Amino acid sequence: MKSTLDILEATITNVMTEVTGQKDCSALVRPATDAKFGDYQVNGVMPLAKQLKTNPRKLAEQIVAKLNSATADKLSDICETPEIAGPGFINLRLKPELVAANLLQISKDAGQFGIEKAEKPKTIVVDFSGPNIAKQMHVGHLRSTIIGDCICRLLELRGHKVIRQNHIGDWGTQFGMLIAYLRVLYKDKLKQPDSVSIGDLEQFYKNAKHWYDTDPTFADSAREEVVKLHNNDKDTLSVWKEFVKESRRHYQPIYETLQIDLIYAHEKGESFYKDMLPGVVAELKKKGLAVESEGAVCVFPVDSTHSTSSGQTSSPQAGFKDKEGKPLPVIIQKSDGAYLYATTDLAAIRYRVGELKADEIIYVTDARQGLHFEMVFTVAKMAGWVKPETELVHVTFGSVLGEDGKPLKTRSGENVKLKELLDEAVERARKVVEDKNPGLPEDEKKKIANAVGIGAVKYADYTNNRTSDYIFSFDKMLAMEGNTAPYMQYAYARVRSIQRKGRDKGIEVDKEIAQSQSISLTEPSELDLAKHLIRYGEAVSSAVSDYRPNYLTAYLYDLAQKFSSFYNDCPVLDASADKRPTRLLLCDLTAKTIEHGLHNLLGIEVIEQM
RNA sequence: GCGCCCGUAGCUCAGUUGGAUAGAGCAACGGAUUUCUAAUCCGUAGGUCACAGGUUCGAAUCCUGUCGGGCGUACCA
Repeated sequence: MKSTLDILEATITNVMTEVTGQKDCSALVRPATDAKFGDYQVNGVMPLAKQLKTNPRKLAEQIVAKLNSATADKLSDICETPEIAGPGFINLRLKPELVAANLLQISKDAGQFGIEKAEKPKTIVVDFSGPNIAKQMHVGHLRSTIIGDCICRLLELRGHKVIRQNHIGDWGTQFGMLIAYLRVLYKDKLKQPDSVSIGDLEQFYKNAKHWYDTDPTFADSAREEVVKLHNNDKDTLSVWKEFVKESRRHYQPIYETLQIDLIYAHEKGESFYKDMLPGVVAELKKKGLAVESEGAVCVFPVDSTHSTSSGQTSSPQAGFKDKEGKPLPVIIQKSDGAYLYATTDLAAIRYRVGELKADEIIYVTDARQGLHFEMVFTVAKMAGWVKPETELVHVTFGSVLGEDGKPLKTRSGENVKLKELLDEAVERARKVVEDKNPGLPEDEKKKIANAVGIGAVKYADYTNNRTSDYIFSFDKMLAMEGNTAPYMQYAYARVRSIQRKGRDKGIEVDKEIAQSQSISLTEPSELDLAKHLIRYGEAVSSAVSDYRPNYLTAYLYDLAQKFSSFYNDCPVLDASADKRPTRLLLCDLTAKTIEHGLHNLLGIEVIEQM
């Protein structure tokens, strides 16, 4: 089912082309900026008039005349007579009958809410989360993990084939440090690696890192260990395996807590590509792209986007520069022979395009890796490892900041552990539940606290524009007022409560909804809610097309607010017989939409009772 | 130095290829409760969209410059 917005866009664009003969024009239909302008506004007439050097209002009149004529009969099924306003806007108001019909249609479109599937489903690899082995997940992993998960769910809803990839950091220099450290100080641990806990690993790693940074001799031995690991040294490898296992025991439960759809099968960490690395280097050398520089094997990418735009002849070194203005390389093999993350990322691109048949690869990592990916993407293109139509997308996000506006850290300056952060959220939510609803049974309280606490953390993140940094505040995210998880969950609980009460009173809620053939939207808040309900697909579209979950949360918050207004204005169970089925339907669809958005797309629990 | 991102109400943030009078929430103030859960709703007030130019019918949005902040910038990821 096409969204109303898409139909309007197509219909009006066609008419604009008919009227002017311009092929590349666009109606630019957008939601109205103010309810008094109707439901949608056409913004595309003014730019078109400019292009044709004609009066925009006059052009709008011609277009509206055509829209009102018999040939454009589709539009009169959807909207009231279009109105011209301001410098050349065309305002559109949906007919209540259209709203009613859509509402019925959506309520029968189980699970899909009238959301259209992609015309050409693609195979899309989404690379997200990527925790480091031997370190606990910290707040820095939160955004990649949950934003990546949401992007996957959105794409799946649109009918794409999504391949989730957890590119865990299990093969880097840090292992060299760790093992070199244990070799000197904790030989016994190396003999019994399965006895080492994640906490131990982290402490060892921290000590090793400090040592590495301050003692060149130790740094050398660490690098030797990396080489041994990379050469598949048996003993080193078996120790490594146990450490990876222990780390997995740590992060898998966190995924479950966060309702992230990542399992062992999605895990293709750095080590997965280890045997492909020599081939990557060899092929880049063979193609003449990789050269030796200062002892390392390097590719100097030529940034095509920078060199072709201005029309000037590009210098051979156009693109990436270092501090001194010299060409900046992608180092694919260090002077000691070890490989780097750029090498692994290149191998991964090859694998994803070649083996997984990816049409698009999405990387969900923080913005600081922007240059890295820009360069790696350029090298992959130079090497011909991606097709021209293959899309490589770096979906970036900002940092999580503390109340002081600086990156969130503990008092002692360490990264905040994700587990501890989530535990605290649940604990605080628990206090709120205790405060608001002390009479609930224990297990119910526990369930609610969990849903609210975890939901609050996720929702707060989703609701911020992913590209900007945001300030993490338990108080704000757990507030019942405003655009928060508890507010959304409460709105849901209230709808469900109506339905429960109805059944208690002997009203056959489901039957009444199923049998309602016609809908009467008479109250303003009914119509307002109904109009919003039929626009869920638009919200999903805008969220998925720009990979921005905050468009979805904004929609859901609007929905909850509109429902609350409706709830205040319109009795449901005590409504007259001609109104009740419509109102029950509005409630039902509100509940289902909130549940779908919150639970299915954002992975946040809804609660029947709060 | 160069590159990328950012600067919007007292605070936290939205703002969809440039569109109408820049929007929410919190905090403040004023109303609504014999309740289908008030963890709610309705209203009032609050702005030189960092600053200065430019592009045009129209700029928070695009361009140039300035100031302020963050991040990145050859063997970490």
